Amino acid sequence: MIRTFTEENYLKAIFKLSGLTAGKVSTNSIAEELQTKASSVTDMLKKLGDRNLVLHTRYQGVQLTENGQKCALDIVRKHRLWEVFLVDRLGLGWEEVHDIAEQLEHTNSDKLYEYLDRYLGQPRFDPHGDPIPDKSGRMELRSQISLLDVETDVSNVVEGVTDHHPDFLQYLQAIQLIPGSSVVVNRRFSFDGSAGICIGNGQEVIISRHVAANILVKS
Amino acid sequence: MIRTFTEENYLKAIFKLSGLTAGKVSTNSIAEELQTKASSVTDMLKKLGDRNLVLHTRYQGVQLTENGQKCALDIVRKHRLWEVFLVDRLGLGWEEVHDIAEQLEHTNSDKLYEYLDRYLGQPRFDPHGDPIPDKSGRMELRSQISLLDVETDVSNVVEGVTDHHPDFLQYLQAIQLIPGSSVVVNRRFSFDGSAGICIGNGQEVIISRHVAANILVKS
DNA sequence: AAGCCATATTGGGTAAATCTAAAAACCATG
DNA sequence: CATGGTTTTTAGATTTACCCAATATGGCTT
Repeated sequence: MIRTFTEENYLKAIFKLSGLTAGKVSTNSIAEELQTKASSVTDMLKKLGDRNLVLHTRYQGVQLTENGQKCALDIVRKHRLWEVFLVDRLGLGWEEVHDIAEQLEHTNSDKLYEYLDRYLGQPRFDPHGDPIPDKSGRMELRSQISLLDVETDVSNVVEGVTDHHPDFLQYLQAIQLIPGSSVVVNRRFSFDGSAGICIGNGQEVIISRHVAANILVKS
Repeated sequence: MIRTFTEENYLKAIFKLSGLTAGKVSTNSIAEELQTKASSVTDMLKKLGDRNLVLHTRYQGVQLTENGQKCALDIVRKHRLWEVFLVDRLGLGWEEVHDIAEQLEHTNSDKLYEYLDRYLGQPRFDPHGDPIPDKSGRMELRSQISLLDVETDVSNVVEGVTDHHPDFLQYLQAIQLIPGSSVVVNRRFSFDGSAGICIGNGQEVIISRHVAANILVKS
């Protein structure tokens, strides 16, 4: 099953978006995710449909077939393994590895990933806390909630981050609000959704609603 | 300077071929190297010419400009660093890493290669004995001769291999005629160029002319 | 139920990289 | 120096992944 670079990116985008909306994915959302136009997306969906990777009903949205899901998980696996390599082995910052892994993930070779996985100690989570699928696509699911929804005055452990933009991650790094950190929400400001929190044993800091919404802790 | 995947492959091919013939490279040789047709090559040479990466005179062959040389060396550097990683760190066999490195080498990120180079201990040679250019394109040149040309009954140390086909490398691995091995040529058979050699402290084995021609030792 | 609007698709075109087939240039040799 | 053979280039098509503009669809409102 040979897939082009572009096809892989579409599958990955559809996979990501179906996780968010838990259903059919719209043409426009894919176009935005991939920074392209809706008409291009329609073209590609037809092609992926012919290849039995997606189920596309005209005007109704698209979803991955079992086959497509498998391909998408494979790409996600590769991406996340590379992220672990870049951060844990090469020592790059977690905020700068996404774009590099995006290039590396299109490298094909079963044996490469078998060995890379072993070399990295078969990690189950990447540096952002996202689970890494195994060879057959299975991955550990954790029930998580964002800092928007946790109880106040209770200690939580950061497990993951949903926004992966470099700037955002850099900010989190600076205030040490990263996977593994413990965090307590002291109070919320209802007018804009921001919150006062303590990270580790530190002083209280104020985080915006966006930050709170994008930090996941065990629920 | 953004280069496409394909452009990079052309530059690499031209670089490789100019090393062999030490002058202008013919359209047909590039076509053969890249498993494509001469007409496609002509098209691309025109494009690379416009970009100031090659100097192409109609019907006369092509050579890299200084700029093109720099790009080619950069790709070679990336390829060879990945080969070191795959063999030394992941433990893949030297005979199977070429195709994987061929994919990985198109990944761009200055920082990635800076860190990878450091992580690998700034290696100066890849697993096949080929020198790795540094960031500015400089690499260690060694004066080498093939087993076709060495004196008989004198001990030599294998430094490199010129044919990189998996089958060939697998054979060399099997008889342990690999970089670092010591080798003595006992006698030559003039009718077909084959030779009797001893590897390490082993028994005499007979190698074909092709094998002898593709093993390099210090001269 | 009719109209409107956001969303999606079609149709027609472009650019990159390829191909085949035909023409042009080079070169070797009688 | 003409002629044949090889090499290289051109010309014209194809494929993939885009785009824009125009059209179609479905859902929401009134």
